[in-house]
Amino acid sequence: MTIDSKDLDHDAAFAALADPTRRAILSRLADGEATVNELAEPFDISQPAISRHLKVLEGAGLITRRVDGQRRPCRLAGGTLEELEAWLDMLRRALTANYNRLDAVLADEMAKQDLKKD
Amino acid sequence: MTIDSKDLDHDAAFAALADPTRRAILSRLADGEATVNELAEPFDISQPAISRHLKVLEGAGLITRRVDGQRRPCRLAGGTLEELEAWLDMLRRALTANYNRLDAVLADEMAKQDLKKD
DNA sequence: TTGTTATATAAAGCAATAGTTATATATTTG
DNA sequence: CAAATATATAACTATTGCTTTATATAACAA
Repeated sequence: MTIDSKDLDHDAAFAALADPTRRAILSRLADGEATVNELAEPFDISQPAISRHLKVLEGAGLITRRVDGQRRPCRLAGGTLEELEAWLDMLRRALTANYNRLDAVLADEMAKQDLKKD
Repeated sequence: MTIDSKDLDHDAAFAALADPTRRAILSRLADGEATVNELAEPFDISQPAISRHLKVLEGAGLITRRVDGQRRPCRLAGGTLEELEAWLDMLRRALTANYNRLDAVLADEMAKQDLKKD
């Protein structure tokens, strides 16, 4: 396998998060379930555009939709969110773990150069 | 102000993370500093393409570059990473905090419907 | 059943993005 | 100084993504 399927999920999820309208939708959903129209209301864009954004968010595993009569209430979804956080956390940990050593080396080199300058 | 400048940063950062090549570069950088050519080597794409990806990552605040002769060693950058994690964490917390209540309500309605069925 | 409401899909336009090749710039090395 | 190395920029193309309007579908209400 060339690309991990998890990685493809990350593709879709991060791409979904790259749009400010979609992040605003997620923020709104943090307060609880909302229907498509409720989600569309604060925005100046058309309802079909919102539907499309929701499809993207659902495809990315960031929300789920249930059926309630003619409504399709949306809610935040768990799994993907945790995976993304875990991935970012891996980077952050690596950063603090691997670069302190490097910083010391670089600082040392700087010091040597300063000495040479004299 | 209509849009928070933080939010624009998130735009750039999440968009940067949406590309698998760029995520692979970040993963590589988790092991420590690397030059442009070192970063380019594992990929089938051209060096200019890598330079462009690095520019995107730098613009997103995810890496920094220093000058070392003709090399431009890249390293992970902190701040943005933590902000993204914090944002995702906000969502995740809201999810567990606000939806348990809702789940109870929904489960309750389900139960009522089951009773009505009789 | 007819009108209305909630949402989805389709078609089309435009802007942004990632890739390419060719070339420029700066640094190192002989 | 000349050749080689490391990286950046430019110009161009192809693809993708967001938006819109128009229309379809499904549920509800009268």
